[in-house]
Amino acid sequence: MADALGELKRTHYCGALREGDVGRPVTLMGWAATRRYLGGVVFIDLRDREGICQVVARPEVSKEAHAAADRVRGEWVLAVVGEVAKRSADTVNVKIPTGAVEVLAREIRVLSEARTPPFPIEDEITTSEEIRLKYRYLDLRRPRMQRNIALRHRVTMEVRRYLDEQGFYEIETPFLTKSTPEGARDYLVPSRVHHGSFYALPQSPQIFKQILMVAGMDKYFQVARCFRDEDLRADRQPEFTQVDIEMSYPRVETIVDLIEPLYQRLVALVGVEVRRPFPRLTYAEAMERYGSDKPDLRFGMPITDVTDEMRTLGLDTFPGLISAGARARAIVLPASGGVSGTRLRKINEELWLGRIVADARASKRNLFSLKSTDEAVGNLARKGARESVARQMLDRAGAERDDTVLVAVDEPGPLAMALGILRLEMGRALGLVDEKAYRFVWVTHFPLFERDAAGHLQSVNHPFTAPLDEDLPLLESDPTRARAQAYDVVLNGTEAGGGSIRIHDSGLQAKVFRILSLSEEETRERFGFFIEALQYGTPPHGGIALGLDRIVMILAGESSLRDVIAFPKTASATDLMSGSPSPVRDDQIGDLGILVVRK
RNA sequence: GGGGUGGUAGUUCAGCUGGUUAGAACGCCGGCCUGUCACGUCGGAGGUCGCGGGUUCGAGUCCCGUCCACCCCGCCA
Repeated sequence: MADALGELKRTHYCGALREGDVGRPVTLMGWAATRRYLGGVVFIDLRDREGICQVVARPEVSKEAHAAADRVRGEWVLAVVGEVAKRSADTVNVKIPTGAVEVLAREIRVLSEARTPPFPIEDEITTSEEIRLKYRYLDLRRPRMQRNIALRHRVTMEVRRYLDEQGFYEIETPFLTKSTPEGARDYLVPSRVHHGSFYALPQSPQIFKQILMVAGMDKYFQVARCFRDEDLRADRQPEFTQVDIEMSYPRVETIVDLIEPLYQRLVALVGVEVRRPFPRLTYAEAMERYGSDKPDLRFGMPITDVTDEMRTLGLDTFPGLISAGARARAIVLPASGGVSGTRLRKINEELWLGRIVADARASKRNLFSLKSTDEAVGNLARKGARESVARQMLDRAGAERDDTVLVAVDEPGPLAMALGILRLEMGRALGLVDEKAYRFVWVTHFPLFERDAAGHLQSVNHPFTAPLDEDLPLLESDPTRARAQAYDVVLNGTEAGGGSIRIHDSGLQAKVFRILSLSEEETRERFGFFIEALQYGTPPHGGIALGLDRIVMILAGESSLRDVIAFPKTASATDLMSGSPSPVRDDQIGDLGILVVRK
């Protein structure tokens, strides 16, 4: 039977006790992490949010406390009344912050007994995520998860503090809303009152935040939950949190100057200093040099163009490909990496034979490598290549002696993507990635539109993104070349945030809808209220959304979003603890005017 | 939608080319132990081999289907 809490009041956190507390009477509450029974004396490690401290129960101090301690099992909840005592020099535990002291128990109350947990409540566990998620309340008790959640709290609070200092209002927007133009599938909520009509959960508060600018709120932010019904990944959850920000009268520089200090402060929470300004790359530069619109700048290994060299090298296959529109680009594998030829070949084959770049239509035929040695160049010359061009290529790629230059030949799009992946894989394989670094970079000048598989123009970001002023003429003549006043913040190869200056002119907005082949009728149905709002005096405005889960994940050093979200979903969007989603009663479905089709 | 890996005790795993009673470690339960902190030590309990079907004298093992978890592609900022 459990004891009542009664008149007891906690005086300290277990993890907070230090030598300075010696002699103090304390009352602790917490979980029994471990129990060590030595016949006479019993040790209990008592754990709470702040840490662990050792409780000693001796029969000569209190017979009752000793008997209670004897009965205690793992994860029982205890109240311990006692006194902080200094440990003798030979019994100090240097592994824990409270290791210099212990609490002599005068009274131990069992507030709650506990079933044996399915896995130990400690940091280094091998338990499957399936079990961890099912017993999430136990998983969250582990110190590491407690740290992650605490860090998330501090990040969120720092965001609020900073944006408040900058004069932003925190404003909530609805969850039950209308489908927004983000392009992902919506989570839908059927209306009971209006059969056949549905709310959509917001993919982001995009339209609402713009309307708040029309409404004169001037500076808005929100720690906003967003919902997207798409397939998941380690860094993608069906519901996730964005720090959503919008302001009136900004230029791109205004947003940059707002966001960089914020990231500085967030990174400072884990004791890291990053310098401003963050480097910048245009989208075109990022694709050209890193093969990605979210380049990982924790290592070098830039991509270089060696098309001219490959064309004139004098080998058979490549000139044909190149005159057909392909380019040749290279990365350099440093000799210091010490990667064997076999290893290299294996990584290449995995990469190129469909595993990763299936879309790139690449094959071994499109690959070429050359070691930067006289011997390798000589061998190549014997096969008919022009030696001077080979040397020029090594030079152009930036190869030092004994480095290996890896050249791929393909059309620019697939080539950039494939080399980007290759660069990442090689960087990792060669251990070039500085795991402790925080490398921010802005990527700007994104294209405004792209063509989908069917060849239709689509917004790269969303249809409210403003074009660059200088590219306005391109909207009519060559829309895919028009660039946007859009920007992403990239951190260590992860997209940490993105935004744009918006269109505030309803005429320009209408033109963009026309380019996207949205009929006036469709536009009116989907965004009519928004277009109307724009006609009532819209200040120029723009903003950004920062992925809160991702920044916390990176700051916490975790590799899965699930480790920084208290109650995350599995890769198939289920909650293993509560068992959602789940069937509902027929009458609930009936109320909604919905017919369920069973497969 | 596609590909990959995995599913055997509470947990993590082993279990070969099908063949006696399915094992180990940790955890759990009991005994002993007054300075442990991964306590030690002696003993014990614990199994729908994910689920359904099939092949076979015989299936944890082979075949088919299905479910679940994780990773990746598509998709998604």
